Amino acid sequence: MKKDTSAKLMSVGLKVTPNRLAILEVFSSDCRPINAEYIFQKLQGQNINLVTIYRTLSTFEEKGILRFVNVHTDSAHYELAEHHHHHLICKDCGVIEEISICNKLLDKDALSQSKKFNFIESHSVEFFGVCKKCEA
Amino acid sequence: MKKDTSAKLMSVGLKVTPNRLAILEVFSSDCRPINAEYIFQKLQGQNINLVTIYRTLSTFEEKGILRFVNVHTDSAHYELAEHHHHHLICKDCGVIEEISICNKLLDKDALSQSKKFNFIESHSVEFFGVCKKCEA
DNA sequence: ATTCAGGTGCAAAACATTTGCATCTGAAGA
DNA sequence: TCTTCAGATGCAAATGTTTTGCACCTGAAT
Repeated sequence: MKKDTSAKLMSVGLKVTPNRLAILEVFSSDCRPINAEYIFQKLQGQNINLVTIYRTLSTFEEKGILRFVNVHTDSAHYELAEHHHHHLICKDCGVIEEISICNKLLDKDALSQSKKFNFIESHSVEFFGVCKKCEA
Repeated sequence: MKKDTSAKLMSVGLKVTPNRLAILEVFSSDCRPINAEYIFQKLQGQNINLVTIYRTLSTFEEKGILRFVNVHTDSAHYELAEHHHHHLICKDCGVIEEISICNKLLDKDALSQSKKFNFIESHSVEFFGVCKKCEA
């Protein structure tokens, strides 16, 4: 729904623009960690600049719409913050499998050991291995 | 002990060189995630090339001596694989606090949900927030 | 002492990401 | 509906990290 995405933007004080809606749409239709270049490819033909994508990703992350995901590669990957799950990543081919062991207790445990932090905003849990295909 | 580090290199089939020993020493004396540039600074005066550091980090990671750490910044950070702990990272100033909630059960949980992997080699658990200093 | 795969330095390239600046546009107010 | 302007965007260029090609060097096995 375009209404949902517009509302999401306005609720964090961002202007609703075609570029932003398009980028959010890519994230909605493709729910796995993606990078700027991928979005750029997907939006070829609708006249959007790669720089704008970088700026938008960064803005969205600040506003809590997107979450940075460590896929252990060259480029920065993001996914919708509302899709809170973790990833199993193949060191060989880079395939990503999503799992949902999200454990709120983790944050609590971590915080209880911390001396320098009062609260935790987010966490990132990624597993690395070699997938069955690459293993063969 | 230089013997330990030499042995570590040989055990994974790498030649023992002054550069590699020096790099390992930096990691031993400074046990937190560091990047190539930092090592380069530390080893100023002993005639080591930045390129060599990049190559060495990459080699060490492949061999399981180092582990890549997602500190959510520009450059790639690593730490000794044997130092297995996790990190609380400040989104503002980048300060890193180490914690030790390492939980082997995590791997088990993750694997039990996976269809594409037979085993997990390593995991990465990082927490993000704003530290007390930056909060003030 | 010889040999050679693997390690290193140097220069240059490749790549992801950021920045400066001019222009445009969403949306708030008249 | 029209005006206004902070914020959004495009373009070109810069920045910073990491990689690569190539010639030379060196550890360690024989």
